[in-house]
Amino acid sequence: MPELAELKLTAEYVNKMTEGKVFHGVAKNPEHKGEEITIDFPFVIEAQSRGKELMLTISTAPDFVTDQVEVKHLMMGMGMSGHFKWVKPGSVEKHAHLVFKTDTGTLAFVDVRRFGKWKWGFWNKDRGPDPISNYQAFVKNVIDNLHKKDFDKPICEVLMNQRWFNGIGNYLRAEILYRVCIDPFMSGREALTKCPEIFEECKSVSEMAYQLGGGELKDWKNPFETIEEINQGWSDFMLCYGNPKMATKMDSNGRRFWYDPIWNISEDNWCHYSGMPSPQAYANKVK
DNA sequence: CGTCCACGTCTAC
DNA sequence: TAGACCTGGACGG
Repeated sequence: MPELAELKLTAEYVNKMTEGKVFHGVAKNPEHKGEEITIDFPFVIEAQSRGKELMLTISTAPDFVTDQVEVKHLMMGMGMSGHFKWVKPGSVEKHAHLVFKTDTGTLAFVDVRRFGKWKWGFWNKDRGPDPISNYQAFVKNVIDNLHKKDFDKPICEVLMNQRWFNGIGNYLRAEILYRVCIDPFMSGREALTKCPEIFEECKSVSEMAYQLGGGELKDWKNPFETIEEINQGWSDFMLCYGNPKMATKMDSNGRRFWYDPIWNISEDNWCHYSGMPSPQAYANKVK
């Protein structure tokens, strides 16, 4: 999806577009199989992200509070193509599947592929802390659980496990592992023990993507910058994912993993078996 | 036209 | 650990 950086930007976008606005009603596109959402009081919206989850806090609009403030949390996943868009009255947005209404426009959840989901609830307990906004808890969650079987798997796959790396997706794992000097196919436990910089990279690479306004891949568009600005910064940032000079391999989950082909050097078994950076790999990174 | 591919979960043999 | 869930863009014949 949208990964960690895009979710954070999405939350900010929602907050910016909904600030001071009073909503009255929600409509679900019948094309979408998701749950019907009914909000039968005038409300305000506030968004927050945690990894790849987005929480919309729905509460009674201040001017309409009579007895008590109602507060509900609508939890959203963006799927592969989900994003929000402010839609002015009169215009129709294709692939809008959940629409929050005001008199001056609507906030639309737009999702071409319809993998996005929503439900009333709270943060999913099966997903870890956010690597940017709750870094210490994120690191602790992994360190405290390194003995678990999940960490037997190669680090490139472990980074996709949302229980430990909430928010890291296919492009972030590639960019994170490219920036550390470690065999991406060694076990997660060994990699995280020998190379704790992986934790810092999860935060800093995600932050970099966030600063650049997120990925301009397919449907998702950063609403705050021009396409030219996005493209320049983004192509400088994307060193590995989608780069034809890199190697790729299908992981056990059927996702294409992008990595530095230096780790394919077979005559230098040292790097594969010990997991330590080969001299070539090291030289490659430092230059 | 067709086939492959895409920032992600889910659930069912 | 396959598939299922989806649309549409890129590219091949």
